[in-house]
Amino acid sequence: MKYKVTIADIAKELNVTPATVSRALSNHPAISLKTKEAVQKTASRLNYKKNTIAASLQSGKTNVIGVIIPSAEINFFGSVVHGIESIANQNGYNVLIYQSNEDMRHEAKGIETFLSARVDGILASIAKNTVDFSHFLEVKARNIPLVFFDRTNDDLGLPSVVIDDFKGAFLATEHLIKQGYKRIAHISASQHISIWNTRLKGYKAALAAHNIPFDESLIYVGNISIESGKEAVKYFFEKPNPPDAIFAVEDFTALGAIKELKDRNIKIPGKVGVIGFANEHFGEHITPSLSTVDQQTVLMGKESIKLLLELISPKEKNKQQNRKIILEPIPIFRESSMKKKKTL
Amino acid sequence: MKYKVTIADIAKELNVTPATVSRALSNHPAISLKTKEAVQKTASRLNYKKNTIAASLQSGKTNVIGVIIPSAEINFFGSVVHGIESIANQNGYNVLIYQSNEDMRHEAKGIETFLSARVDGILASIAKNTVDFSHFLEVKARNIPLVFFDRTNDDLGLPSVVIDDFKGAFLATEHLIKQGYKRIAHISASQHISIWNTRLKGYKAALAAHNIPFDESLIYVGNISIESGKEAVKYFFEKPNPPDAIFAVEDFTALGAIKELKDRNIKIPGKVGVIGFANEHFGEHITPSLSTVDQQTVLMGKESIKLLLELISPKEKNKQQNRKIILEPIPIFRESSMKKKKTL
DNA sequence: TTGAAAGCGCTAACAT
DNA sequence: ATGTTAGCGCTTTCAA
Repeated sequence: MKYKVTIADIAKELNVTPATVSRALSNHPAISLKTKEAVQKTASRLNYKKNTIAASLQSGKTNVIGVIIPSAEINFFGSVVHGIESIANQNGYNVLIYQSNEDMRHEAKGIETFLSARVDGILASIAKNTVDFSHFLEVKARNIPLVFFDRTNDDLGLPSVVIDDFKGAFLATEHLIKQGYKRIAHISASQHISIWNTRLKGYKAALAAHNIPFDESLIYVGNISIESGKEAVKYFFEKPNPPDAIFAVEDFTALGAIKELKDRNIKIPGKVGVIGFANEHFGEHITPSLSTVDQQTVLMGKESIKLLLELISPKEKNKQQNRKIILEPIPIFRESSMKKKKTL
Repeated sequence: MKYKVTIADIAKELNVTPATVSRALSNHPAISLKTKEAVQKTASRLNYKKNTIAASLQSGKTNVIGVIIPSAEINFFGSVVHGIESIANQNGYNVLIYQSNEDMRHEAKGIETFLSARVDGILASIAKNTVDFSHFLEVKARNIPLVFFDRTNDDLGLPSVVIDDFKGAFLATEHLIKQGYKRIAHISASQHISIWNTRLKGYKAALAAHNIPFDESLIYVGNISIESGKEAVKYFFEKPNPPDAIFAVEDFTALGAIKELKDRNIKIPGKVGVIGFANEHFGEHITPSLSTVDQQTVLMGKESIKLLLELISPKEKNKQQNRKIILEPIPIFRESSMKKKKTL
């Protein structure tokens, strides 16, 4: 078997030109059925595989989508990627994954790589400590379609797919209020990322809606980790007048809070109620099981890639460049926040 | 700003030829420092990004590694991918992900795509229902380096990276024995996948090593899910003489078993001990915390990609084509199997 | 030290 | 219905 088979090899075998072979393979209408069949047969006999590199160079299209995620180890992103992949593959696109490792420099490097690789479009979820967004702006300047998912920055004028974080946070906080908790703390995170900022707003709005004054001392700004959940609890409980409920900006933080509360023998949900955000898999299985807000991960992935594909080849006149798709958050109330008895 | 900047643009600006620019950018020794600096400056001023597509076509190297995983939603694979990515990026390689969705046809399609994309090498974990391996053999025939990880087929004469499943299962089972459990059941899974089969063998060997007769009725063949863990417990406990310990083939199955045992008010680990396999994240946080066997996922990813890179550009004469790297399983004994008091 | 020119494999506009 | 030709952007051999 020959090492690298090209259309020229097929052409030679059949005494036609490479152009004819190319057209036959892409089912060009002008090529006779007879030729097409002959080409097909020889192609598979010789084990020909189209060199997409060459095709890309020629066409300027790679059919590759670059995806930047903070970490493949976070369930949430695996799940979103799952959604992305399924739609991408259905549409003949491949998915190139790049992990930023929650680091701005890696993230910029990923963008750089994608630009060099001439991906047709980019999906990205911003690293938690990114403060300089120029790499994303460069993508925009080059007119490469880019869609953010989940972790976006709304100041960049770029499209995004998120869930309604405001509503999710509002519902989570309101749920705690309805359960009878009075002093509700919030563990937040970097305000550069829109979703965390928005969740803070949702929290405040829920308090306001129930005539509970906002108390700055009940806000702890962490960094999305088990550790910072623990730190937050230490912070809250080493001051007078600690909270009786905690709304954590995401599940890992909530988990850390729960661990620290347990270490201090503070009963959950009896003494302190806890609710997280993201519906990570572990939440269902820990004790007490974690109340949270589901983010519709797979759907989020699918909507992101759909929007991106739309931007790559606009079907209609939906060219509006910074559309924002907002999915419904799904509150999930489990044990960790159920002060009142469940009435089923 | 110009839409697509090429080396020709830089060349024109500086009144040199594209060849010179190309050499300057790749730090060719023959080019004068002055020219190099000028080229660098103009390149960044014009916002030039090398077109790796064109470079690949020319060089025949894409610097892309294709990775086939059964699903991005399984923690284990996310974690392995994490390891793969880190080393790949360090070495200037990008990672293309393809999900087989546990389906043989998708898997073959993924291979096809990778061959067309001219990836420099492939990493794969086999879908659980794959029975025809010709797509992998084609990769081999084309001399494209391919390394299996975790789910391998040893008959293909291809290199792989796995953990020592036999040993892991042996140690897990022996641990239960040493804790004083007498009737140890095993929840297995499809025997077509060699790792499940190997774990069953490890279980049997541990029993034999401790002179415990093997009892067919203590084997339940499930399908890797919480549900099948529950089913297994139902099966065992609705018969006379139920087991007093359970070694589950992986953690989700173990979790299901624990849930069902709890529902039946059977004390863990007092009455029944449970150990799983894989060290999924949730195991650490549930109650009781789950004993398990860690599979060194990140290391597995790293070893896989290292072996692959070695095959792509052999440094020494380690060209042995089907090396098998076997990692140590790491037993993790937590609460769910600790009948005896911990002596620390 | 730099230039000229060919070619990687494919596609597409323009012939015939 | 098929052939001719040029070119995508880069690298590299050979020349100067």
